[in-house]
Amino acid sequence: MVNECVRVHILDVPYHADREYDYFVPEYLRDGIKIGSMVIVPFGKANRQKLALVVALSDCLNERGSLKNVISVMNEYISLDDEMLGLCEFMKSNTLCTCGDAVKCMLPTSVVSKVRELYTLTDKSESAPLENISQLYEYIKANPSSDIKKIKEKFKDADYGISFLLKNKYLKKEVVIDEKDGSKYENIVSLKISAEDALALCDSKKLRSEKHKEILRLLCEYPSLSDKDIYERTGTQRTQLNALCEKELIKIEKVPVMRDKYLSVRKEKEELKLSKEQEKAFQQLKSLYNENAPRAALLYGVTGSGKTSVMKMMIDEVIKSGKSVIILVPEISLTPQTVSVFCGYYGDRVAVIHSNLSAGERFDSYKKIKDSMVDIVIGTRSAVFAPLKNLGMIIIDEEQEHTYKSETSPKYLAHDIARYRCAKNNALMLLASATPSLTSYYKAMSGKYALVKLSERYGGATLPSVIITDMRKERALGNMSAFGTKLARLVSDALEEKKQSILFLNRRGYHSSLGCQNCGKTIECPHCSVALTYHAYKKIDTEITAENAYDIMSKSGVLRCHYCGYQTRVSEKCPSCGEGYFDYIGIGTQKLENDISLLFENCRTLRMDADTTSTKSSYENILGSFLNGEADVLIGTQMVTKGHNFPKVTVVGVMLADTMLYTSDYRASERTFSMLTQVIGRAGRAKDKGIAVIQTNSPNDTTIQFAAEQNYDAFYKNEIQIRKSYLFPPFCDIAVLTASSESENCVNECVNGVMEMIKKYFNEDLAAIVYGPFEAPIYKAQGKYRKRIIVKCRLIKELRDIFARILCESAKSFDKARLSIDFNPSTL
DNA sequence: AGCACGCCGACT
DNA sequence: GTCGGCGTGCTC
Repeated sequence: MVNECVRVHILDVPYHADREYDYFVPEYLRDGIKIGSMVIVPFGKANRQKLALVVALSDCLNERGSLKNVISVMNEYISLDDEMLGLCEFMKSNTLCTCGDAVKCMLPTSVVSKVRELYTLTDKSESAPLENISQLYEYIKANPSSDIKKIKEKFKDADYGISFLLKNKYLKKEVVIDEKDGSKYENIVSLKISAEDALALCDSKKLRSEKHKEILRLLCEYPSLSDKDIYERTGTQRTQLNALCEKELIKIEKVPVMRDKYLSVRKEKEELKLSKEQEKAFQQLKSLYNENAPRAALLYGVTGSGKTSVMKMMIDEVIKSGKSVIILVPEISLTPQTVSVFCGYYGDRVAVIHSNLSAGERFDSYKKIKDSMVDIVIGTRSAVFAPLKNLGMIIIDEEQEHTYKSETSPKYLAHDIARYRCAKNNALMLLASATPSLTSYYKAMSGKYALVKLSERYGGATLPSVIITDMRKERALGNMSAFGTKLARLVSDALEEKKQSILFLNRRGYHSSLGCQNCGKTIECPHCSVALTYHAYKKIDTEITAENAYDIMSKSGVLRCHYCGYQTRVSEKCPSCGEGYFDYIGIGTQKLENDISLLFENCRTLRMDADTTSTKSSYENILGSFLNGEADVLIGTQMVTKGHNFPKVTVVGVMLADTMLYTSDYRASERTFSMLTQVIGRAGRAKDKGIAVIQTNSPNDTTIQFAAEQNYDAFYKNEIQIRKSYLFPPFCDIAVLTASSESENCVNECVNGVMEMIKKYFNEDLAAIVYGPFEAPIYKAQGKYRKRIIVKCRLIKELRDIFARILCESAKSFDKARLSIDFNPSTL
């Protein structure tokens, strides 16, 4: 007899308990079980019911007595095929995750908790088929669509009965995903009165509740927020909002969260005209694809060279050959144009996957993909797991973006998953970028990837001219403002000519920190070792002097922690020495916006950063109104740099290019170059020639100079040399082992213990260089201390196994600290 | 992660 | 002589 026993991985167990377990399969379940099925099994002394994945079937009569029974088998939809099963194994060794973590990537949402099994009788028979289950039969007859949980509450031994009825087709099973908390609606709160009135009300004595005042102030800063946002930021509850609503000070609107919004912009398919260079690139990729073997290519095209058109042609080609495509983008909300281009083009054969989908929507698209209703999936990192059959190509757009590396377990890199899937499917992995990651370009140069280049701008557009301003000189000449002379002039000129400008500043808030004039300490978050950022909720038009600083700043804003959300008021004197007043240090996007309105008359500004884009549609709203010419200057962080065409923008300013350059990360230069290239590319996308200004304190830095010349090849040659001589990726791998705990002692014990293990297990042949242990760059975050050990090495199988062992042993030995291991993390 | 087993001190 | 503290180790 076969299939008597199954070998499973229990999902939802800690790493050191994630191994294979054998279970006995009762005869009535044997038909439905196969490799890749999900089953429910009893586990542990308490026999808690756990979901498990079947990885092998076997015959093990001899062990029968000691095995527990499988309880039930999940619906066919919730099962993995061979490719996904293999991918689980791959991820387990590639990222040191549990089998359960890997499975969660492949199945829609928390299938584990939200799946409900409902049972209804078929019309096969009038009366109960067996004496001993007649009560169960009558119960289900009286209650169609019965929940399995309720049935089990009523009937102790329901499993056997249900299986019997199912097998003999008296009963049908239905699997649904609970929609109750899959938020389809959102409560959007906004002011019903003007911001001025609201602030006046806060300062007057009419409104006494501090909580109410806080909500109003928050709403002055952010015109519309979701109720959840408000609760989170102010620590208030529904009652406070209701009270304000009754006073007619605010309004709450129930807004549906948009489904399928990208499908609304459907476009007619137009014939693409490719330039000679594009045509050549397309032919190269096409012949690579037609080799019908695992292939990888890097499409490297300068900004504006029309990579998208080549990608579209390739997608057409793959679809024509009867295969399917996955397109990955860094972040859906940052790339609405890319997404809508493909959605509009291929209509309802496309599924969009991203993190804002509700549980129900996710399950819907999962089903659609599994049933081969779609042949193109476009989405963020997690879309690389889309269960498309017959995969022909996976595209990773803007492949250098760090969002392709997952920061939570499983800490996978989308490229690695794509590579695995392409290998299994004889498919093409296509990476695309204007500034490829050093690692990918190195692989292209060394022949691992085919390199396909686009070096001309499409339609003869020219690159903007770039000016570097030395801010040290400006300051020496007495200019203390954030604007160098040239940038101020250019923005002012653009204003007069009714053109638009974009200003990029990689720091949100108003002031980045408060420093004591007496003892020099900055105010830090009590839970994290970072400086608190000053956020204003109204315009500050008085000049700040030592005398009036406290008075004005305490009334106009609060201090916030960007890591844990902690919020507090500005105190008059330094809490640490009790003496000094504060210096307000560093300029953020808020202050920049504030200053512009003082500097340029009648200048309309829009600000785009994490604070103004907290609600779902706010991002598109800001971009939309800027595109419509409702503002002259767009100020923002990273997000203003992403793929958008603003025809009227002629001036782009990088307020301070150094902030990204001087971090401890070895990729600082790479990031800065990529960032600067993208910002510069925003200027002069139409007829008018654009000008970009890079303000910096280090004008002679090679990265900044190469970026100004828009010379990726020179940058690459320089940077790869540095990586080689200092031994950094792609010339080695980096493993970061981080211990964290609320107790400093436990963290120390853990890292020291791990160091011992490393000494014990590592041998000469591994050629590993171990650094540390030392404190993480942000030693304390959200109340936890973090220490780490960094290992430069080659991640061969043997070494991965050693790391896996260390992870297991440390979980057992140091239960009060948590160790996590990240291979080649996206940030150090 | 849970949960039981077991070895030790405090208390009826 | 018994109750309950949590350190240790296992989960098919």
